[in-house]
Amino acid sequence: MEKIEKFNEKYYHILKVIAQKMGDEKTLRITSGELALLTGMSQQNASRLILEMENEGIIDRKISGRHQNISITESGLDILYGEFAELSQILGIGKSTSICGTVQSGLGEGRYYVAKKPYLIQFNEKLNMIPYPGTLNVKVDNNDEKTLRHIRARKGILIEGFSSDDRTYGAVKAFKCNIKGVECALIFPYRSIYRDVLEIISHIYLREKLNLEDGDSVEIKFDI
Amino acid sequence: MEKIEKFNEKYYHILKVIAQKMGDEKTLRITSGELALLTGMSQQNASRLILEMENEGIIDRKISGRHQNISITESGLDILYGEFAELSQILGIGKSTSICGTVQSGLGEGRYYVAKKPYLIQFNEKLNMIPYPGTLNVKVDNNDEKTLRHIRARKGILIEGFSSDDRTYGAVKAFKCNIKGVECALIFPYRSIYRDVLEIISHIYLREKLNLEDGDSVEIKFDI
DNA sequence: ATTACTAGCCAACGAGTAT
DNA sequence: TATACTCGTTGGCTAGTAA
Repeated sequence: MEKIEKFNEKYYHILKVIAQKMGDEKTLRITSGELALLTGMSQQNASRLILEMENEGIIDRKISGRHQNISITESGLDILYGEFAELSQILGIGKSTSICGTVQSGLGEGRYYVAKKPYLIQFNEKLNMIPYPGTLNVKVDNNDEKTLRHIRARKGILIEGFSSDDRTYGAVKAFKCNIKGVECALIFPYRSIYRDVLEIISHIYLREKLNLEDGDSVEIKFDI
Repeated sequence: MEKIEKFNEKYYHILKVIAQKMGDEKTLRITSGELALLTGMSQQNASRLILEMENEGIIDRKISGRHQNISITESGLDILYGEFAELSQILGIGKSTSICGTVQSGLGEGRYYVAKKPYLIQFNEKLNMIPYPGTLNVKVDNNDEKTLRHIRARKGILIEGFSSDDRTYGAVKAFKCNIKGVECALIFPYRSIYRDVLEIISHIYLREKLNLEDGDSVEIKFDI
């Protein structure tokens, strides 16, 4: 059932050019002819690729009159950050990095999920950690959003999902990390869109051990 | 005359897989069938691409009996590091980094080249620096070779080449950097193979200012 | 077993053009 | 001006098979 992520070669090049041209803006007003020039293809082909990418959910378009405003969707960003992460791994660059953020209160959901037995067994086996039943929620600083996207795009450690009587629990992606020297792990739902709030687990109660309160700044260090 | 570097889409995917499978080894013994499985293409196509990449100088092959040992050439590495650098720039990741190395004596060539007027004019305009006539040579630590390849692959600041009566002087690629807070610039011949000795220029005589002698360790910091 | 030649096919392309 | 449809062509693919 798990579909193998195929590197979307067809759209990769033009997507890269769009991202480059966008710079720090969120949308880009560009004609298919300009894109054709930038990519070295024909206007017709650029137009066709744009249509296809829109259908595939890689980009969004707002057409106003004869012009189009293009933005890149989360799915499109995943392609770019995924490729970057893959190259980082292959070339062995940027193995250690860190993300800064602010402690905040979660909704208490973390505690519920983390405590499920099938997850616990895997946390123990794959992370060598029996987590304290609860997660530390950290809102990522805006400056480190890009770093988070980079980490998210990496393979990480797969914690498999499972089904209980009533419902299914999705797969989780984990990354070992540390806060002020305390070993912990960042966990994401395996399939999810980008969120700027991290959930951190550890074998101990991080808030107490590190004396953390809502609003405190923390630096989460990764060695991947 | 300057050929536009075309992103070699055709070979990129299989090259990535080869690099991944190689890991830290220098060569890889692999059959076209295995490569086909890893890339999701037919054995015949993998074989054909390998032949083409060999002809293009992207990989080297040693055929022993029925087996082949593949290695990636400098030109092949340029494709991978180039792609990584491009994505880094587009996504705005890894803007600051550093390279460590050891000071060593150059051959005195640097002094000769750097002092040429057309270079000096551009150093002043583009780097805002009238360099001391000579270069600091730094042998890069093995650990930082990958970081150097990454920087090399970036666009940098182009110092154009020129012709004098007797010969031509090639284009130079420069990167602003600093050593212990002193502004300087790393310069490469624009077209050259990988070398692990850096040439650094600065407006002052770095050896004296920083009290450097052969064998001393230095950290060169980049903000790109 | 392996590499790699040949033939045939089709997805993706450029050109022309409608809108 | 633009975007994007249709059509003819072809580069790059798979399959079969020789070496």
